[in-house]
Amino acid sequence: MTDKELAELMFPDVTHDVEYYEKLYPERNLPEGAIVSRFAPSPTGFVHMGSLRSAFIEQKLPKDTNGVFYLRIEDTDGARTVENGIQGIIDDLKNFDIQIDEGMISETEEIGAYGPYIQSKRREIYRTYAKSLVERGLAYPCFCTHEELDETRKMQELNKERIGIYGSYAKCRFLSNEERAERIRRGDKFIVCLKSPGDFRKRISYQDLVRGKIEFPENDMDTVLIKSDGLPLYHFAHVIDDHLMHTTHVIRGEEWISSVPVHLQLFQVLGFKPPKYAHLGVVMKVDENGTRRKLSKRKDPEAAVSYYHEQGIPVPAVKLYLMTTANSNFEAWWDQNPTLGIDDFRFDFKKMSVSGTLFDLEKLLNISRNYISRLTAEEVYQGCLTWAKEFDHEFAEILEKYPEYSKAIFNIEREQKKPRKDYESFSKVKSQVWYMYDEYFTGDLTYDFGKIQDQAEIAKILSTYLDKYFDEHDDKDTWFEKIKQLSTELGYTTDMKAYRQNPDLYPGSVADVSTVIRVAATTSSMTPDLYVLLSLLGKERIKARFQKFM
RNA sequence: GGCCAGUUGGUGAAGUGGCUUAACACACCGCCCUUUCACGGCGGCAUUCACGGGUCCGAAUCCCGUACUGGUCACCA
Repeated sequence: MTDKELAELMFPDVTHDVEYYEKLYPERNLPEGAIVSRFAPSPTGFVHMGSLRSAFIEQKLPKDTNGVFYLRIEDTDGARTVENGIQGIIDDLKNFDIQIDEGMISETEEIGAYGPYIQSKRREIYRTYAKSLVERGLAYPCFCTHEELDETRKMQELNKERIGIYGSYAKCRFLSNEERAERIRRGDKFIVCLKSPGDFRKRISYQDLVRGKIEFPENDMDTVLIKSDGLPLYHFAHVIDDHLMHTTHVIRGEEWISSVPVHLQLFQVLGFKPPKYAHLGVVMKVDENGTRRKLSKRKDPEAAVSYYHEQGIPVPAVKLYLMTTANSNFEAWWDQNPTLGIDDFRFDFKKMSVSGTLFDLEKLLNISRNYISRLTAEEVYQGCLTWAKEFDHEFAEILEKYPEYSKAIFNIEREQKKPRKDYESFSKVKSQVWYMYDEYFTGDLTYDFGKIQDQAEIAKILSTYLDKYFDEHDDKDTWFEKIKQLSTELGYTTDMKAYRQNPDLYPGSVADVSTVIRVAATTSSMTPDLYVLLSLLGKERIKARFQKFM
């Protein structure tokens, strides 16, 4: 029996041939140097920070080179896919403003000419190529059961041999086509394995875009191509898909490095040109015991990209952070080109760290704080409102009720060379500005007046200020002059230098008087510029708030 | 255990044989500025690049070995 006849027997469902698909998915018509890359997740739940980081880099390269970025869903393992998993991925990408040129755009729809972009719908394609390998004697059916395979593994372990299906351990490799045909006709279950042409004693090498030259022994394992459910294993699907979709750059986690010899061999056996590979270090985290480990979906809330959405950390800030972890020279560049953005920066694999990056939430928040400080008050308002509409309806209502007042609050100490960095995220804004809204300034409020604790004294300061010195039309200098006069009148010094040197000589200073006014107006001793604050609050509100102590 | 990779301060890192008495950023600590908090300014924070050996006039940078860390060795991706 010929290999061709065997192939027919193994794949009665295959109707097309390899040429059909090669014609169906012609070379892409792209400019010189254009990069085609893809994000290829399994629909196993939400997108992980590490995956988002890859997706970000994967879309950055085509963007830099007028290439193509596409989304491919790898769902060949039915056991792992979850309900609405695809939509979850699409939503996460959308939330992070990562746009795809081709691929899945909903659970069932897709765009682009190189689809289907979901592997479960590409079954016949994989099987066509598997069939062609059988026809050429480069693959064969294997009838071994899990139990048999476990047996050989145990034996190999016992003998301290390399584990796997190779050489004489590839039992089904040595069956005759007649035996194979008979077992298939008998209805025996089978998988399709590669008849590996590799020699473990020979070495191969490839150039990894982030790690440089890597050398391995050649692959000599008869890896599984098609599982007994008829669907391909990752290795086979990767090679077929990235060839047919004309991917130029495969960017993925470092857990794939050791599969490169298999993949290269598959490309070779199929006569395909392999893509360039870039293997990214994993994103790590230091846990409670001080040891490093992979950022975990289960244990670390910050691993879920939805976390940043919920926290109201602006998407560009997260991207900025990812960029700093991806290219070490980015931060300096961004510092020198403050008006430019990530899109103007050219990503370079050479500037990428090889070892696993430690995820630093502190650093991310710092970047976010800087980012928000560069926004206009209008943008902060919009950002807050968008966030609040989803996560804090009460605050959203208030923001919508007082748009101009709110923007004025967000504008405090903003339009200056070095703006205040009060907000690390939109979810934290309320905790900084709540006291500006009467809606929140009710109930049991706690005040700490600092040095001056005496209730009568506080009342005296507040009433004197209101009666003699408060005028909402004063400019800042006049206002502060009056605060000084008030302090002097009540026996507090305005000479801060002298006061700092000998605090015991005075009952207090203008700083303490200011604190009383500040705390009475806001409850907080840590606020932005008091003059602006009072101007915004306005006479009526100030009076009402002071009344409590008078 | 085999194979592959990594190891520069609290963190991310720059660094590819002399320009390094190891950049920069975050964090931390001091001081200054200051009506509070921030912001900002100045300064501190690795005599040393996991360890041991070698090559060289000269090594964080090249070579060898050891240790440690991570990845992988599924009909999972």
